[in-house]
Parts: sequence; structure tokens; C-alpha cells
Amino acid sequence: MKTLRVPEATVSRLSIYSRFLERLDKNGITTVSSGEIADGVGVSPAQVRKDLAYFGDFGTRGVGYNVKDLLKYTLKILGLDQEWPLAIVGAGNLGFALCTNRSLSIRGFRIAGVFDNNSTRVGKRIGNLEIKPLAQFPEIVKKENIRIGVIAVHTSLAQEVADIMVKSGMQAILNFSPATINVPDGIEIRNVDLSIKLELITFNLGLRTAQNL
Amino acid sequence: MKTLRVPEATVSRLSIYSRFLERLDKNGITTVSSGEIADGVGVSPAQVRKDLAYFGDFGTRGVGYNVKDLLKYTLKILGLDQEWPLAIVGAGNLGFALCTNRSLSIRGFRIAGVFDNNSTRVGKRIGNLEIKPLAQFPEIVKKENIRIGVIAVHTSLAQEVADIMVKSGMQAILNFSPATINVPDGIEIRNVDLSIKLELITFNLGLRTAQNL
DNA sequence: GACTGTGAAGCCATTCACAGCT
DNA sequence: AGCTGTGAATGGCTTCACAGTC
Repeated sequence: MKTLRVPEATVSRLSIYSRFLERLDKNGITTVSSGEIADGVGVSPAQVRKDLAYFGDFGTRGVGYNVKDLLKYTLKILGLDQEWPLAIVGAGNLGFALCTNRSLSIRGFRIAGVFDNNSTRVGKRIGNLEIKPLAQFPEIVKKENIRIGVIAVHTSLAQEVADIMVKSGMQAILNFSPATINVPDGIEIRNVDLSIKLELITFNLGLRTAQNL
Repeated sequence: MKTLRVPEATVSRLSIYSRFLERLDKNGITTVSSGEIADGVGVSPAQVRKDLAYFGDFGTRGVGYNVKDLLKYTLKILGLDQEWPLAIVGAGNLGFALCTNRSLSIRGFRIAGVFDNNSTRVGKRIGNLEIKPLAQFPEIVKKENIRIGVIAVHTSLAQEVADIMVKSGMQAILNFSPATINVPDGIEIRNVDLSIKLELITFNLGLRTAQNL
């Protein structure tokens, strides 16, 4: 299988294009140009074309891209043509929000288990999902064939939870805590940091103030 | 004032170094080397030195960096030596989680207002904060001197909320919805996407499966 | 005429390797 | 000897500009 080196930034943008295409498709639009995609998501047309070209020749010169087809391709490339069950550890406010947020329960994702060790939470329901004790994590992820774990616990517990996830065979971990997590080679760890972007903002606003703009 | 061009990636890492330094300081550690910081946050030592060198000569050759001093410098650089009041729009599960999450209420940030238009939410409290109707956004942000708005509403309302924020004088917006938001030049918009990293994971796991690894 | 696909150029960020200080 | 600060080299991503196709 041909596996070229694709920039991560390209894959991230592919997610964004894909969602934009879903919207176009829902609105009954059948054809789209790189320029229209670019306008819609805020990048340059050349970027859109280059990104898509990593994966094939999806467009028609002089015409553009077929929305339905391109949508299908992007979903396929991102691996979203199959279902990905997720296991979330941490049923506090953040875990709760993730369970009910559409982002993690559409486009191929399904939350298949929520775990917590806080006895006031275990047994309660989030939607039609029952919060299970962390001890049941290994058996449930095996039964449900879960390969991706989501960390939504407090910083101080994050590494511990990650270790359990690794031991239970998770192949990838999405970490919503600000902790730096260590995992063995071969396991993918991704962090979603809720405050880094905020500190980028204050850095920039600080500069602005310093320059009296 | 000296304003060199600093890579955004450098500023983001500075946030991470800064948090790591807080931890060291709390543990009573007084001196740290670029190698130790690198190990602690998962980057290369050269990267740490280069990043810090953008802002000054904070270290001592042969010794390392003074933890307390470097922490203070990083906070100053990030603009976190002052208080930044935030206004969150959207008091659903995500907004609620953000209000209660420590990430947005430490290190210089303070949630100074939460707004929603859903009448079942308005008037309720999150901690010691009362959810206000969106109509009060302009007057409250003026009174509280808020420059940064946080969008935690559903995708379909995100642009509308952003427009209100811009009209009310927000200088920067942190957007937690997957919508692509348009703002005038001079206003900073940053997106925190809850699912892009997840789709990066499925992309990579998909490749792995394709290669039978 | 319109729009894609792509080599080449340009730009930005990271890594290397070492001089310089303690 | 140990560690920082930094020019130089490398690597990676984005933009440019245009040939190719409809």
C-alpha cells in the first residue's frame, strides 16, 4: 500500500474540509471548487488543492470537486467509514460534557463506556450510558473492542489512568488534562489543551498593549 | 520596544514550560536544566533553549535556570502577570464544564460572566456565578472590562454569538464550537476543536490497520 | 474561461554542533 | 565538566505560478 508522508496539518485540515462538505451536501450543493472550500474554512485555495492531492486526484479541471464523492473520500481517508467506540475515563463536568457533546458521538465515533472511581458518580447515567467503576475498564474495552481511550480526569490522576489504558490495550489516548503523559512507543497520545490557546491570546493581547495599539 | 517574530509554536510551548515550572516550584526545586524541562514536557533540550532564548538570557551556563525566576518570566511573557476576566457564552454542558474547569480559572484567568439565552438556564448559578441573559452581554463586559470572549454554544449559533462579541468590543475570541467563525481584521479568533485530534488518531490507526501492524 | 494538479520557490521551525561562560 | 546561547544546516509546510484538462 502506498503510504506517502502526509503532514499532520494536512490531516487536521482534512477533518475541517470534511465537515464543511457535510454542510454543503446537506444543503444540496453538488459541486465545489477549491476556492469555495478555502473561503468556507479560512485557508488558501492552493492549500486545499495540495492537501487533497496527497490522497488522489479527486477533482475535475475546469469544474471542481463532486461534493458527495469528496465527502465520501475524506471520511474514508480519516478512517471514519467505520465505527470507533470510545472509552471515557472521568465523569466529572468535563467527562459529562464530552459524553453529551455531539463532536464525540458523530462521524464514526460512539461513546461505548464511561468510567469513574468516585462512588457518588458510579451507577448514575449519562444519557443511556451508565457510569462504571474504573475496575471494569479492562473487561469492557475488551468486550466492546475499544482501541481509543479518552482522559477527562484531574491532572493528578491522568498518568495513572493512562497507565491503565495502556495495560488494557488501548492503541491511542486523547488527553484532555493539562498533564504531560508518558506512554510506551507505538501508543499514540494526543492532547487537547483547554488553556494553551487562551495563553496565546493573552500573549498577543499583551504585545498589543505593549505597542499601544 | 523590541518585538521579534516569535513562532506560535514557541509561545504554546512556553505555556507548557510555565506549568511545568509551577510544579517544580511547588515541589521546592530551585534550579532546572533545559534537559530536565525537555524530559518533563516531552520536547528536545535544544528546543527548550531556543524557545527561551527568543525572550532573553534567562539561564546561567554550566548551571541551568532558576525555577522561580524563570516561572515569573514565563508568566510575564504570556501576559499572565495580570488578571484576564473572561466572558463565556453558552451555559450548556460544555459551558458548565469550562466554568468549573480549573484551566480557565487559574494562572491569570477569571470567569467574570456566563451568558445564555435558554430561559431554563438563565438565573441559575454555576458556583458563585449567575447565568445572565445574552442581552446583558454588552453592559457586563463593559463594566467588567472583559476583552476575551469564549464561545461554548452549538455550532449553528456560534457565528451569531461571535458577531455580538465583536460588536461588544471583544478583542479576542476562543471558540469551542466546530464552526468556522468570521471576524473582522484585528480581532483574534482561536479555535479549540474537540474532535480534530480524534480524527488524527483514526487516520493513523487506519493506516496502521492498512499496513497490518 | 474555469479550475485542478504540481514542480519550484520561499518561508518557517526544528535540530545540530559548538563556542562561551561558570 | 556542565550547561546555556546561537549561527548554520536541515527538514517540513505553504505559497506561487503555470501547464494541463474540461
